[in-house]
Amino acid sequence: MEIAFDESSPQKEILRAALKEFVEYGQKGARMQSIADRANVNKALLHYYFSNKQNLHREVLHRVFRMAINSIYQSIDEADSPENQIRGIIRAYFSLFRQNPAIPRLMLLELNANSSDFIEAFTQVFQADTVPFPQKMIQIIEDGIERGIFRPVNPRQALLSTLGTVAFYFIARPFARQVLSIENEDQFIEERLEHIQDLIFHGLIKE
Amino acid sequence: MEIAFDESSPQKEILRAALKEFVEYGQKGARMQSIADRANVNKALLHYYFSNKQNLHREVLHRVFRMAINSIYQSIDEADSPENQIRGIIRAYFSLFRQNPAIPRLMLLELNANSSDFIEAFTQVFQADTVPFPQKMIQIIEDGIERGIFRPVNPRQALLSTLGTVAFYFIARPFARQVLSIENEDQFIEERLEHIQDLIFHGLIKE
DNA sequence: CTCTTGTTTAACTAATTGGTTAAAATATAT
DNA sequence: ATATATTTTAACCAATTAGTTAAACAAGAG
Repeated sequence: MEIAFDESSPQKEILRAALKEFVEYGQKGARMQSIADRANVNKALLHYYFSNKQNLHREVLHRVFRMAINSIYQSIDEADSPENQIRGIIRAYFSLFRQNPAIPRLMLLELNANSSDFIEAFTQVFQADTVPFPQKMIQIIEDGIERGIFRPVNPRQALLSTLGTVAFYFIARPFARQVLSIENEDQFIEERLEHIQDLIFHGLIKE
Repeated sequence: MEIAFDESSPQKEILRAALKEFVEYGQKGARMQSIADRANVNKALLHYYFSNKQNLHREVLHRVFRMAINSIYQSIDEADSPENQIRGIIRAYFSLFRQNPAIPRLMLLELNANSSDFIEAFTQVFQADTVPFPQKMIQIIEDGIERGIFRPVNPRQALLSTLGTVAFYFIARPFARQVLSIENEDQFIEERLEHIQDLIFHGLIKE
């Protein structure tokens, strides 16, 4: 399943094509003609709908990040135990990245380029709620430590390690496929989620 | 400390400048004039030494990856226990990325772009030894499992999780700095290495 | 000092690129 | 059927870009 540009229209086709192009080449390296080719439309249509390259880029960032944060927030059940909430977040992120591998790649690409569009999109989408998502997860980890469920780890470090472990496979997927000679990728990915839950919780859970 | 272009000459300045430009914008998005500006040389000099943009890009990839793998191989002491070998690898990678944050970023950028230059550089550098590095690390993990030191984890998954945890901070550094409100980064980085060793080994060590 | 080699530069060329435009085609409303 | 609005296109323009070149400069050898 792809990014939720679920209607088929020239505008959606352009956004879908632009996402692919920006993920591969960044804003500067992306070519408008190449986006038009991928979307099977005339290049002028890109300008008709989005005015210019930067606007198109911004629109793609906003849509991608909004979708990302929406699905993560929906995964948190505050009535559940800290352990289960963390497990739920891991599952939600993993599922999101599995279905939309472009998301972590685009985010990191934009981080590399120090894109002001990224900062803007990030601020608007990821910190729109009263408690931004990363703070929410830190609170869950702190709560787990207080209750004696988790070992007294550094919550910010634990957040980084958890997110990094989840994201890394999808970020480094071509590298991983070649280096590890993965033959059945669907099976490998199922095993990956199991392994992450196992490793993270052996690393966090107080025994 | 930077990438080991340790001499100061126009050629080294160009390579250093090119690395920065390619890390930010990729090969297509990088500008030769911008590289020349960063290196404080005339643009024609880039072509004088490296012929064209693609050659310059290749040269940068080769040098970066060669340096990366050299320092990792030097960190492995086969006479040591599997646990200490893994600890050594973690330390070596962490130290390498700390000193050269461009390395993980460049690798992931090239992965995104499906660069044939990357595949070539990767093949030449990372798999030049009789036992390529990833296989070496898998062997160490398997050995640890056989000796009863490690839990019976999936070695390939464990390799991904270990490398991912180490690399992620440096890949996502601007994101992490903003999201986690890091004030004293040197201290945070010291804590990060401790945390990684702690988390990974609570996750791997059989108790 | 002179000659040769290597380095560096300003100016240039040709191709590429983002963006524009007027006209044609299509869709919609009456 | 006609008029209007929207969408789409081929062709175009100006700016940008990679790469080239002849000449000037610097370094080295004899």
